[in-house]
Parts: sequence; structure tokens; C-alpha cells
Amino acid sequence: MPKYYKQTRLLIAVDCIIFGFDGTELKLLLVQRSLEPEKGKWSLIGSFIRESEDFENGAARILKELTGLEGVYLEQLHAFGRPDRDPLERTISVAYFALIDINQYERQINTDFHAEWFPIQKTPKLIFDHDQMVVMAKEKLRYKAAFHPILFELLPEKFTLPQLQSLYEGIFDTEFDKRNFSRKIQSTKLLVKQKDKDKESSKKGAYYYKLDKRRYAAKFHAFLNFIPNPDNLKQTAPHKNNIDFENIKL
Amino acid sequence: MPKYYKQTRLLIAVDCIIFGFDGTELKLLLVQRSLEPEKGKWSLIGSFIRESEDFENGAARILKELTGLEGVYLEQLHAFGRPDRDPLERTISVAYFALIDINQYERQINTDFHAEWFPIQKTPKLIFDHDQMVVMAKEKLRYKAAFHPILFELLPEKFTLPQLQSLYEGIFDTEFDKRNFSRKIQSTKLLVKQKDKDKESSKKGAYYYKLDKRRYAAKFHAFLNFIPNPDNLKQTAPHKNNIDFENIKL
DNA sequence: CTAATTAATTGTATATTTTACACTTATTAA
DNA sequence: TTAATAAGTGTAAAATATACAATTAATTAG
Repeated sequence: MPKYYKQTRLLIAVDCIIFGFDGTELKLLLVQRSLEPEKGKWSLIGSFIRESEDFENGAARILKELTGLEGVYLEQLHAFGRPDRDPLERTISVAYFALIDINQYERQINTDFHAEWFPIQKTPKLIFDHDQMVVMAKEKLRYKAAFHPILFELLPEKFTLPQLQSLYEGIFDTEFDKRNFSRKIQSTKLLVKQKDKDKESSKKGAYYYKLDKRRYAAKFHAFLNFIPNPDNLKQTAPHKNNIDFENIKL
Repeated sequence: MPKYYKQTRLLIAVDCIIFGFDGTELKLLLVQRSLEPEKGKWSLIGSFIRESEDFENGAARILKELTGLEGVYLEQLHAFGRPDRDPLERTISVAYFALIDINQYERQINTDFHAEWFPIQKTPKLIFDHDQMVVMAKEKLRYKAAFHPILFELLPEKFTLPQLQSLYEGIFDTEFDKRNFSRKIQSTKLLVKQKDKDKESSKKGAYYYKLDKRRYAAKFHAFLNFIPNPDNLKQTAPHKNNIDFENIKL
């Protein structure tokens, strides 16, 4: 069987930026690296790609191993290939981001990874170019969330409007008027009001909602314009390939 | 020097989806593959990545070799890694898309690639998963063009509003009202009206415009909402990871 | 038992943006 | 001079986004 001669072959890894929401705060799941170099340092979870494994399969496998979860939302972020990104040997990393409901996360499944949830604003310094990956993933999440109903992937089956709003506010680092937010969300017709209330966080209690699964599947790629008033969004420092929310009025 | 033992190393290629606009039509630059397998078949331009080469460098190098152009708009599209995508040997492809003004393209530079421009709707069948790459690139171009002033990368320094409109109409496969289109484009304040006219395509002649480079650089990432009336856009067949323009009113 | 507290819920008036729609103008060719 | 062609331009109606505050349900404290 003929091959491509004289070409360089490189290591390929998949790294996962795992976002989680616990009902209050957006978090990132990090692990302590188990092999040299940088052993013991905080890192994204990753793995070399196997012989007959797709990137998606690899990412899903990693997630399963680490969190015990299957069927998690996964999307390719970017391929990172700077020759010196791993000082030991050149390694290509195909980064995926994942969205999970932290309450579904099974704490016990894999303790050998030394995994820990960090509030998104309080992540430690990561190895290699993983900080850059996280920055890009946060931008992409914001970007997608501004137009598509992607944040529901972070929520449990039943959730309240105040919970949903605080998720949006956390991700966009701003505050929305609750009347307008409610109206906008409801206008998508993606939510089905339940009969029961969540009495945890208030005396009055907030009605639970569920996703209308049919509509959700149908509208996932639609443009829903979730984010009012981009002027109020705080700017992130622009960098190469950055996506941010500048105001169009100069 | 220690290495990562017992891990698979794979071939890495960069493939470029090169979009070009000639003032009338959106086109794709394809080459006839020069090596086995599939020698002689139509293909995206690509190359194995070199020892100390970044993906961006690799993509820019390929573009330079093929078109003679430097400083071309380039953006990573997606990494493709299906184990059997190249039947000869597993090869990862990191796909980039490029936008160029066909009039800048220097026809003579590289005849050994057997390169040819194809109208975007009339491309031949391509090798491997290159058709899938093209589909994804078209979707991403539409997506970005809907919100960001990216299509100017396809135009010469001086262009007319009718030219710009026909570019947008071509990419979105629809028609816009010229009064509304003009108002919307002008409201971005990205254009500077010139004193001279293009008399090629009409008796009256159409005023040339240039980009306001400062504003263009500043607003490149802003959301400008270029596309009115998404209802009128024809649907593309949805597929995995698809981005399309569904109407949000169910 | 009543009052105070807390957070959820709901409506309206105004401003802004988007949309639909058609005539006038400049130029050339007949 | 007239006809033909495509460029350029304005306005009214509709839809959407925004700003803004009172009421409600339940619990807790007095």
C-alpha cells in the first residue's frame, strides 16, 4: 500500500473546554495534568487522538471518562497548531467546547483526574496555550448565545426565568430588565410553563419552565436575537480573531 | 529529550476554500490534484503542513504559491479528521477560507496547479470530503456576512453600490430592495463616496465608493445586521453543524 | 393576627428600526 | 427628440426595542 513519503507526521490531541452552570454561576472544569511536562499544573482535559477515532468521538470519550456524562453538547472550537505550543514535541490540538448542567455531573466517576470546577472569572493559569483556548471559547459562547438558544444546554430540564436570566447576565457580564427579558424569551415560544414552582430562592416562588423540545430542535439554528442593548455590554479586550460586541454607533 | 511514547502521529494538511468575486459572480478557485490518489480530479488547493509552520503560515504560503497574492483575508474554518477521509493514509485537514478580489488575481503566476475559477453554483465534484468543506465554508461566509462587513474583502478598492448589492444578493441567493439596501449600507458609515463614476454597466453611471479604512478596521467585529428580511432567504438543506437562516416565526 | 419583607410577575407608552413601495434623473443610442 | 436603461432617492406604516413601576404571593418578624 502506497503512502505519502517524506511528510512530517504529528501528534494530534483533543482538548475540551467544559462549561458548566450550577444554577448560580458559570464554571469551567479543569484537571491537574498527570504527565510531564507541566505535571501537576492546571489544564484543560485532553487526550491524544486514537488510531481510528474521529475528533468528535475523542472529545465525547474524554467527556465520558471525566464526567460520566454522555450526549453532552459538543462543538468544535478551533484547531491550534503553533509549532512550539507543547515544548516537548509538536502537537496539534483540536479544541472542543462542551456545555453541561453541573447538577448532572457525577462527582464520583473519575477522581483520578483531579478535576475541579472553577468560577469562570477565577480560573488559575493554565498550561501551554490553554488560556488562549478558554478566551476563544468564552467569546464563541457569547457569540452563539447572542443569537441561538444554546444556553439551555447548561440548564436542567426544569428551570425558572430568574435562573435563565441570571445565566444570560453571567455570560454577558451585564444586567437585563426582567420585563423585557421575559418578553423576549417568551416570544421565542421555546418555553413551556409548568404548574409547579421553585421555592428555593424566594418566598413567592418562581414557576418552572421546560423547553419545548420540538421547537427547540427546529429553532436551534435560528437567529433569535437574545441580547438587547449591546451598548451595555462590557468590552472584552480585542485580540486577533476576536469576536466581540462593539456598538455599531461610532 | 523525552517524548510522548506510543502515540499515533498523523499527517496534517491545510486546505483552502478560496472565494473570489469578479464583479458579477461569486466563484471558487479549484485545482486539479497532482498526486495519487485521485490524481487529475478537482480539489481544493492544499498542502501538508511543514515542520515549523503554523496553520496560518501554511495557508498563506499555499495562497501565495497559487495566486501570487499576499495579505489575503484568511480564516480558519474547521478541522476535518475522519479516519478514512483520505483513503491512502489518515490525514487531518485544517481548512481555511480565503476571500479575494478576482481582478487582483494574477493569472500567470502558477500554471502548474491547473487552477480554475468555477461559479459557486457550478462546481465539479471534489475529492475526499472537500465538497463538505465547501458547503461549510459557504454557510460560514453567509453567516459572517450577515453581521460583519466581511464581503468587502472580495471587492476592489473602488466599487459601486449596485456591485456591492449584487455581491450580497449572490451570496444570499435572494434580492434586496435597493433603497433599503443603500440606506442600510450607508448607515454603517463605512463607505466614502468618490467623485468619479463607473460607466461600464449603465448609461447613467454609478458612483464609486471606497471603504473608510479606519472605521472598517474598528467595526470589523461589530454586529451590523446587513441582512434584512431573513424570511426571504432560501433555505439550505440543514445538516449536522449547519448554520442556516431559519425564520424565527413558527 | 398583622405588618413587613422579599422576589416574582405583569403592562404601557415612546423611540427606533424595518419594511414596503415608485418616481425622477443622467446618459446614451436610435 | 425621443426612447431606453439603470442609478439614485423619500415617506408612511408596521414591527420591534426600550424605558420604566406597581401588584402579587408567600414567608417571617413583631
